[in-house]
Amino acid sequence: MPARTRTDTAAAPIKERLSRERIVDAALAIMDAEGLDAVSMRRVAREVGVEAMSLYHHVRDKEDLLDGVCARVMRDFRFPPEDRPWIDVARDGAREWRRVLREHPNVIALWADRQRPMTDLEALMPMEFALRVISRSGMDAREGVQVFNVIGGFIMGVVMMEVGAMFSAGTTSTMKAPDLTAVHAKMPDDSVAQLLPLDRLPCIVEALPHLAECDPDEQFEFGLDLLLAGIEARAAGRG
Amino acid sequence: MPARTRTDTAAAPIKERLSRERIVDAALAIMDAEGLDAVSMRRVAREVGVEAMSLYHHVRDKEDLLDGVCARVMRDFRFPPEDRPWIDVARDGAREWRRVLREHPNVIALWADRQRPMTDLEALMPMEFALRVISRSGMDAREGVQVFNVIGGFIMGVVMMEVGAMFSAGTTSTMKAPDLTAVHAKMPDDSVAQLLPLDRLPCIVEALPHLAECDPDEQFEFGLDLLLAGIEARAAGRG
DNA sequence: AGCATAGGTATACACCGTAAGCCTGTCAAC
DNA sequence: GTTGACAGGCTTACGGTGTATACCTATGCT
Repeated sequence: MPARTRTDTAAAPIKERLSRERIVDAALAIMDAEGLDAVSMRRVAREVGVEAMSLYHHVRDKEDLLDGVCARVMRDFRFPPEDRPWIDVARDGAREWRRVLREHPNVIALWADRQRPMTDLEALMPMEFALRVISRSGMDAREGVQVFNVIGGFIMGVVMMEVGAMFSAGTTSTMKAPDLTAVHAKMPDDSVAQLLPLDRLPCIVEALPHLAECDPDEQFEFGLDLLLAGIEARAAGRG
Repeated sequence: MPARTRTDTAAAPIKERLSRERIVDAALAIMDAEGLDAVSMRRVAREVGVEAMSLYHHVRDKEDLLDGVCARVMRDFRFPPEDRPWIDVARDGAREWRRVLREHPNVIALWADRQRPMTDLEALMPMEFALRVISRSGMDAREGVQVFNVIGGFIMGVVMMEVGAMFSAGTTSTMKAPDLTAVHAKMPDDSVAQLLPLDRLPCIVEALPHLAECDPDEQFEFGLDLLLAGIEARAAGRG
């Protein structure tokens, strides 16, 4: 008889013990699959086969659960090898960060409306990595922070535009003129008065096909090149 | 007797007629003052002196109301004069966009989790403006869209970092080592096991003061300069 | 005068986060 | 063994949310 570890007195396919990790994983899965709104305590509980209140033995409250989700996402960051020129490491780090964000696009919305800093060690490691790489360029800590914020903001914003399509990419791209006007007929009474006059938006109309088709990878590399080239030039001036 | 326009038969300080505009304005005011979560139908209704269900005579649903808030924010955009070199117009346009976003910082979170394109004419005018300015650089529509996305993403992301402080700026800056460890003591049981070991985060520790103090304006201009310089160089190659 | 309708209200339902309390299985100390 | 603490499930309940449905009334047109 093996040394009994926990609950095997009933010797059945007992459902695995609940844990913070299982809960966070379930929440992340729901968020990735169905969006942020779908993540409710009851929904997560159902997913792990338990009642909602049981979760509170493992997370302080929903905030804490979402903190866990953020940290969990950061843990997906795969650190590029650092035994290379700093600029190459920086470029790969930026790409990796973008990869992680695109894999869990809703985490951006999560950050955006919770607006609170990370406090988990593992979640802070990618930031530590970034600051370390930047410091190798010869910049001092103050400049390094600026560069970190500029590049970090760039990545976040570009990914947000990629996945969010807030500026009429995506869905709008499939609109012909009549569809565009139809979309605006929200309230029945102004559907006549407020047609979207496409002749007042000539540049958007001209850009429409490209808004949909443009290659996000190419776009990202384009912007990243501009930033890194400028930063390297400035750093070279120092060193 | 002046021609009666509407309801003045009772000749009292009658509460002004409800309208979509009044509702949207109230919602925006609440969002700016108390955050996105505070914007509920009942709360907005109370603010305009009405019951919640009355709002539905003027907005289709909450989604529609939030669409209105987004459009309302875009209408704050003050178009810079365009009779100048395109790069100057672009720079001022970027600054103005940042100003609007900082004035209503929660709109970023709104975009981030609704992830749907704008369909309101007035809300699209700033985008039309941006594409028009960029086109003056001589780039074709395809490149113009890339530049728009890169600069737009940059602005959005940087402002998001400024207001969000998701990477331990702001609050973390005031933490000394003991405080940082205290923060992580979420669950009572792991407070001993998981102290945040600051010696594993040397670059963050070194950066801490600068994370708080760094001038966001300077930082923004720094990144914007890099992008615009690179873009101008590329555009000059074309033209 | 009569009547349609715009625009307010009241009620109700399903879902949300979570406080409070209960119940049971496990384990350490005696 | 027996006992007591307690970790970790469950149940119930409360006040919030968005909104469907129905109702009411004052306005304005015919």
